[in-house]
Amino acid sequence: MTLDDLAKELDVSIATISRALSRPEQVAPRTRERVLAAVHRHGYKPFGTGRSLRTQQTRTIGVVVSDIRNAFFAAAVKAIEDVARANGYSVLICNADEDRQKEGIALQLLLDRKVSGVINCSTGANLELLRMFEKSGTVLVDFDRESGLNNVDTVVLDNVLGASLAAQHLVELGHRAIATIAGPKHLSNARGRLAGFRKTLQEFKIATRPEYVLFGNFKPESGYSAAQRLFSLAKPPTALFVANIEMAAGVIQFAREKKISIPKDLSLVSFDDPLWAQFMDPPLTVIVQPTEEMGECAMELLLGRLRGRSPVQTKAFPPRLVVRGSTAKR
Amino acid sequence: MTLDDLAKELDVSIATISRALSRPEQVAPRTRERVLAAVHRHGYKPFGTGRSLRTQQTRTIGVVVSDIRNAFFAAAVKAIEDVARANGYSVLICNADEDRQKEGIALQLLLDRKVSGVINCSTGANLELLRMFEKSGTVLVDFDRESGLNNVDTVVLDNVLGASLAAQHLVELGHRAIATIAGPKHLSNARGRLAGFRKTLQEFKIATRPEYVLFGNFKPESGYSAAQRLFSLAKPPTALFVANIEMAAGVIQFAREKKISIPKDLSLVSFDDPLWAQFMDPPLTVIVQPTEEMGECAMELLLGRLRGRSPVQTKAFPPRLVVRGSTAKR
DNA sequence: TTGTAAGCGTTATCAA
DNA sequence: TTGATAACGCTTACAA
Repeated sequence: MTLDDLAKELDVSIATISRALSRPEQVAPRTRERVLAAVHRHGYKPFGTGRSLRTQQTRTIGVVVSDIRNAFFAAAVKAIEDVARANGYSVLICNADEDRQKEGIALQLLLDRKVSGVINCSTGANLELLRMFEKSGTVLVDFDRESGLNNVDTVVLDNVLGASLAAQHLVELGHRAIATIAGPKHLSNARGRLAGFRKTLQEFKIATRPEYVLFGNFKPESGYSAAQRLFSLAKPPTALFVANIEMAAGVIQFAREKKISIPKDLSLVSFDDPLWAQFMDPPLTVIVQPTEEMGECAMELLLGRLRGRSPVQTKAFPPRLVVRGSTAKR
Repeated sequence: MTLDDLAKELDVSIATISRALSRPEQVAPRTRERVLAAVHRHGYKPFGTGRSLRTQQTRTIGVVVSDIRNAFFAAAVKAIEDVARANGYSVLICNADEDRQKEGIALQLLLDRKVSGVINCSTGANLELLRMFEKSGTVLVDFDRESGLNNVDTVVLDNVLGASLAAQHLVELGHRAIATIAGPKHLSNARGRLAGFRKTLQEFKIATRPEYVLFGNFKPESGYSAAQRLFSLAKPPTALFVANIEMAAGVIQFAREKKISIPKDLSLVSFDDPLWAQFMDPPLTVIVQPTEEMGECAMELLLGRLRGRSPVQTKAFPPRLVVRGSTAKR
C-alpha cells in the first residue's frame, strides 16, 4: 500500500494524503477525516525507504559496541534503544568485538546507510572514518571511550576516580603489594583506570613495581594469563585491581585451579557490576558504573544535537565502590 | 558523493558507473578501470537509501529479541550479526523486554522499514502483525520461541529434552520432593520445559504436586518470589528446576537471605550457561544451549530463504546437562 | 484548500 | 559498449 494506491482509492492527490499525515491543519477537516479514516482502515504507514531518500535522513542511529556479550554494553544498548524508540528512531547495532578492523567495517556500513547519528565505543582507531561522519553532517557521540575527535559529545565514566576508589580501598585494607591488570593501552577508559590506579598508589607513597602492571584485552582469557604471570613472580601480589569484570572472571578461574583463595590469599576488586557479581564465590567487590544512565545520556545528547543544539558536551559519570567479599584485610 | 557527481567528473553516464560496479563484465575494460579508479579514489559507495528505494529491499534484517541484557540473547545477537555482516546485511535490533506490546511496536517499526527479514523471539502474541510480514514477502524466522505461525523457519532448543535431563538428574540424586519454576505459559519454550519436567517425573512415578509448580516471567524478581512461596510451604521441596538462569539468580538471592544452603538444603538446576555460572557460589548445575550455533543457524536459514529456498525448516538443537556444585545427593 | 511536479540516488530497460 | 530515461515512494515548493 503506497500513497498512490490510497490516492486512487480516495480520488485525491498523493500530496493531500501526505499532508493530512504530516501537517493535518493544512487540509480541510472533511478531507482530512476521509483520508485519516482510509489510512487507518488500511493500516497505511509511509515507507521508510521513500521518506529517507526524500528527506535525506533515516531516523536510524548506529551503535558500534565493543562487545555485545559484555553485560555493560548490553545494558547500555538497552537504554539507548529505549530512548531512541521513544523518539521515533531505530537502532542499528554493530558489534566490533574489541577489534579495530571490525569497527572500521561497521563504520563504513553506517556511513553507507546514511544513519542520522552514531554512538561509538571507539577502539581509538579509524579516525579518518569518523571524520567522514562529521563531514557528512552525521552526529557522533563517543561512548565509554574517547575516539580522540574534538568536536563530539562524549559520555564516559570518571575512570580515574573509579580506579582511585578501588586502589584506595585496597590500601586501606592494609595491602602494599598491589597489582593491576589494565585494559588495552589504546583505549581511553583503560588508560584512565591505569592512571587512577597509579596516582592513588603514589599518593599513598607505595611504589608501583613494573611487574605488577599487566595489560589484557578486556576478555576473560587475558585475565587468566595475566594472573598466571602474576603468580609466577617471586613475590606475588596480595591484592589486585582488574580493569573489567570479564578479565576478573579469568583471574577467578585461575585462582580456582591453583587453589589460591580469594580473598584470603588475594584481594580482588574489579570494574562493572552485572547481576551475577553478587552471587559469585566470593561475592565480588566492584566499581559500579551507572550504565543505564550513561546509555540514556548518550542517546539524549545525540537527540539534542540532531535538534540543533550546538555546544559540545562531555559527561563524566561518577562510579561507586561496592564492597563485598572478594577483598579483605591483609 | 553521488553517481551524478562521479559521472560529471568522468564524463560518462551514471548508468555506466552503476554497471561498472554491479556488472563489471558489461563495460569496456578501459572505461571500467577509469571508473573503478575514480570510485576508489573518492571512496565512493552507493547510498543505501537510493538503492533500497529502487530495489525494494533494504539488506537489513530485524531482530526482535526478548531481553538483550540476558546473556543468552546477547550471545545469539552476536552470532546473528556476524553471519549477517559476512553476507552484506545489517541488523536492526529491537528489544521487546518480554513484553507483548513492545514486541508489537517493534514489529510495526520493522514493517515500516521494509526490512528484508525478521528473526523473532516471539511472545506468542502479535500474530496478525507477523502475518503482514508474510504477505509483504518478508522472510520470517522464529527463534527460541514459536510464534504459532505455520510457514516459518524455526530455530529452537529441544526444551522437552533439556527439562528431562534436568529432572532426571535430580531424581537420580535421590530427590522426590522436586519443584519447578516455569516460564510464562504463553511462551512455547517455557511450555516445553514444563512438559519435559512433568513427563520425566511421571516416568519415574513421582507425583507432581500442584504447589510445586510455579510460574515466573524469566526475570530474577519472579524467581525470588517463587522461592519465597515454595519455602513457605509446609513441606518445601528438596530440589528445584528453574526454567532459566535469571530466575535462578532470584532463587539464589532468596536462599542467601534465608540461609538456605545450596545444595545442602536445596538442589538447583537451571537453564543457560553464561560465563559466570561456573564461578557462582556454588557453581551452578545447568542445562546448556548451543547459543551461538543457534544464532548462526537462524541467520543462515533466513539467508537461505532470501535466496529462494522454499521448504520450511525447523531445527531443534540438543541441550546438554553440565553438573556442577548446585545439585547434590538427597 | 488542493493538485502538479520536481527531486532525493539508485538500478534497469531500452535505444542508439 | 554506452547513454537517456523511467521508475521506486515520499515530501514539499509552487501554482491553481
